[in-house]
Amino acid sequence: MGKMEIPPGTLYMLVLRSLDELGPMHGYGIAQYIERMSSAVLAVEEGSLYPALQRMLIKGWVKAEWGLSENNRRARYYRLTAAGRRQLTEEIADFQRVMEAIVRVIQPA
Amino acid sequence: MGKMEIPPGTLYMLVLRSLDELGPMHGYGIAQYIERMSSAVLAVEEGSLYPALQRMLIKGWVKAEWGLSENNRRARYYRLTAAGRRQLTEEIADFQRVMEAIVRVIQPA
DNA sequence: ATCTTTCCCATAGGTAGACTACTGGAAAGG
DNA sequence: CCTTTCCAGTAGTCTACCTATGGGAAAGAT
Repeated sequence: MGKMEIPPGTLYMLVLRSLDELGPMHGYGIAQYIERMSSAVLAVEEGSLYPALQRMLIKGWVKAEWGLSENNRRARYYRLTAAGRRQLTEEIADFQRVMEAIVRVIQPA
Repeated sequence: MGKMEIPPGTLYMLVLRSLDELGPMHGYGIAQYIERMSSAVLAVEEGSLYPALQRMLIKGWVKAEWGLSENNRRARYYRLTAAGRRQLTEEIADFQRVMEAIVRVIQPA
């Protein structure tokens, strides 16, 4: 029915915020969290998420280590770095600023 | 300082809404309108706008005809078609739905 | 015992749409 | 004249999302 994509440019913010809320978590858990919190409006594809996590590792926003999930499976746990937390703050501020601007265009006073 | 880009996926909606509000208008006027209404937060680059207008012509969302601007210059005036108006309605609904979903992830209750 | 589902990771290739940089020209104002 | 403003467009790049695919291990079902 409706689209369930992640709007381009918002995935980093969503993942960073999820890790901020969840603490160290694996990719699958992050995707579940975003889907659940958005009432299934947003669906994070694996082919989007894992490459994004790789890029975030390179940027230094997250660190990763292998571990065991609650279900006894091999999983890579990601956690926010200080740089990742700063990035999250900045992305949220930019997001709100731009969204308010769009609303002003869409709904002229 | 802050970014002034158009978030990917929102340009069609912004242009359609501008034409809906302005009536027939040329590209330059559309860009000015979006910049003004957004308090200069959004800046539509010419290299983004004109290709987008071409795509919108092909999709049948707008029609165009050449004319003279208020400043006596040769200008191409675009106007919404019925399909364009339907597209606008749909894009605004999707936008609001997705934005609300993002907010639920970013600001858990 | 085997089958299916769920859980978890990752890459390759395609595509859309924004960007920069550039070309081109006519009108107005200095 | 020269510069600025107004107006249109294309070429090429890049980001980042997508689909499609390929693993593989644990748990539950038959």
